[in-house]
Amino acid sequence: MFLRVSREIEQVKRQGHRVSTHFFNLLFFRKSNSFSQVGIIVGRRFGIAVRRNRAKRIFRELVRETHNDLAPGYALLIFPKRDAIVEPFQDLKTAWIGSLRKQRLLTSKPL
RNA sequence: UGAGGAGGCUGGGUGAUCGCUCGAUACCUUCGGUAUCGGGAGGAAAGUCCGGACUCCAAGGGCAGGGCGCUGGGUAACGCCCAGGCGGAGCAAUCCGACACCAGCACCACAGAAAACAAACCGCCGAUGGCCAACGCGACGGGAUCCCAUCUGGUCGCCGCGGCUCAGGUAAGGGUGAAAUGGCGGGGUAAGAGCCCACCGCAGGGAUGGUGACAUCACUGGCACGGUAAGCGUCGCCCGGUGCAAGGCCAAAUAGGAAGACACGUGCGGACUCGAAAGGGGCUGCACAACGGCUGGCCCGGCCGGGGUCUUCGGGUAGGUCGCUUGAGGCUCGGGGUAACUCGGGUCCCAGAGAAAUGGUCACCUAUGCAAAGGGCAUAAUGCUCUUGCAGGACAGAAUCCGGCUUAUAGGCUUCCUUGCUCG
RNA sequence: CGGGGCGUAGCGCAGCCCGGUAGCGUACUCGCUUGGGGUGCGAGUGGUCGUGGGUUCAAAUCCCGCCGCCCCGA
Repeated sequence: MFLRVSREIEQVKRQGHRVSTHFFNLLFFRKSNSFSQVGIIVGRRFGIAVRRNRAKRIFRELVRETHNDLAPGYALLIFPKRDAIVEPFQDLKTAWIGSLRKQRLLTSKPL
C-alpha cells in the first residue's frame, strides 16, 4: 500500500508525470506491479514536527480511504503543500479524487 | 475596592465509527495472520546549554586545553536548588547581581594643564630672599638774603607704607572628563594645605557575636593604594576520550582474505648487475632501547611490523536481533530538617515507533469571544444576569534513560504578601 | 548524537584577534568629457552591523540567551 524503498522513490521522482493542485503535488509512474503503491514525502522545510506529522497523517488517511479504487500498476508520490493542513478534510478528499480521476488513475467504480 | 509582588496546580471533556502500534491469551500451517482484552506523547516531549547513568577505547604520567568562582548546606553530580551575607533598585511586599585577585604586561579615544607618577595651565600669595620706592630721621653742600634761625628743592645713608611678581610657595577656586590623589565644617596661614580639630569615609591590628561569608564596638594611623581580568594573566577547585549510528550476537550477495605455528635479522643509504619498465640479485657503509605505522591536540609511554613454508576457516557490508525501557521511578502515610532535601513503611507498573505508530469523520457538552433581539435587577455614567445564533481551543510530537537550565505558551483555578482609598 | 562556520549599504565582501573614525568594489544620483551613447574622471546618497540582555565611561568588536542559513563526522 505504501511506497518505502528509496530506490523506487528516486525512480518516480526522475521519471514520473507531475500534477499540481493547491494542496499537493502528485507524481505518478507506471510500473509492472500488480497493485499500486503511494509514498508521502514531507521535507524539513515544510514546518515544525507537529505540522509535518499532521500532513503525513492526513494524506495517509486519504490513501487509506481510496486505495481500493486505485488503478493497478502505478507508483504515486504525494508532496503536500502547507495550505493542506488547514483545509477541511472533505474538501481535500474532493480535490484528491478529482485529480486521480482526471489522470485516469481510478477504476471505473464510482465513489 | 484599586494598584502591585511572590508562588502552586491545570493545559478541553464524553460517546459512536473506520484505522495504526505494542503486550497478554486463544486459534490457524513455520515467516506470519485472525479474534478478544489491555496500554499508547509533554510541561515543556523543543533548543541541545550543563551534569550524570550506561557503553567501548592501555583508561598510565606530564603539558596544553576547557569549565566554575561571596559563605554554609542539599545532591549520584552539576554551571542546578535552598538558606544566609554584601552591593544595587523600589514607599513596601519583593526583585537583580560572572560577587576571588590589579603583583607583572597591556589599554584608558575626544576633551583637559595634567590620565597614572606625580606634576602645575589659569588663578591665589609673594610672609622669606631680590628689585623699585612714598613719608619720616640724619649728614653734606646750594638758593631766597650778608650771618644765625626758618623755608625750599638736590645728593647720600637709615627706616621701610606700598609696588613688581624675579626667585619661590600653594593646590582653596576655575574649567575638561566616565574617572583628577579622601568629603564637609571650623581653626590656622602671606596664600594655602590632614598643617591641627570634630563628624563621616579609608587602612591596620584587636575584642565580641557567628560553622562561615560578615557584622558591631572601641583603639591606632593623618590618608599611602585610580579604573579595566565578560584584556593577557594569577590563585583555588573540578574535568581522560567516546557517544545507543555507543556496544554485543546472527548473518545474504559480491570480493578474496584473515588467524595461528615454525625457522630466517631488520631499516636507511651507496655503487654494481639482470631487465624496455615495474621489479629482482648479490656486495658494501651506517644505525639498531633503531626506523616506520597506529594510538584523532603534543611529548613520554603503549601496541604492531618484511618475505617464505605448514595448519585452520574466519572476518565483515546490506539486513535482522539484543541493547529498549524497573528507574538517583510514581503515589500515599509517618519521622527529621527554617528550606532545598532526606529516612522508614505500604502500594503501583505508567508509550516503546523504526521512511519512524499515538490518526480521520460525526454528534453532544463546556471555559471563552463576537453579534443581534427580547426579558429581569440595580444605576449618575453604566453594569450584572437569562434565552437564541455563529466561532471555538495556546505552545507544541517521545527516539537510550535520568537531574537541571533556557526558550515558547490562549486561557482557567488557587494560596500568601505589600500598599492606596472608602465604610464600620 | 556530536562538531564547526556565517549573518555589516540593493549585491559581493573588509573591519572583530588587540573596544573609541563603520570602510572597499559594484549598483544608484549629479556634474565634466562626447555631436549622442558607452568608457573614463570627480562629487554625493545609502547601513536597526540578525535579535534581546549584560560588562564597560564607551560594544559591529568582549560575554550570555534566542532567530535564520550553510557545512562536516559517527
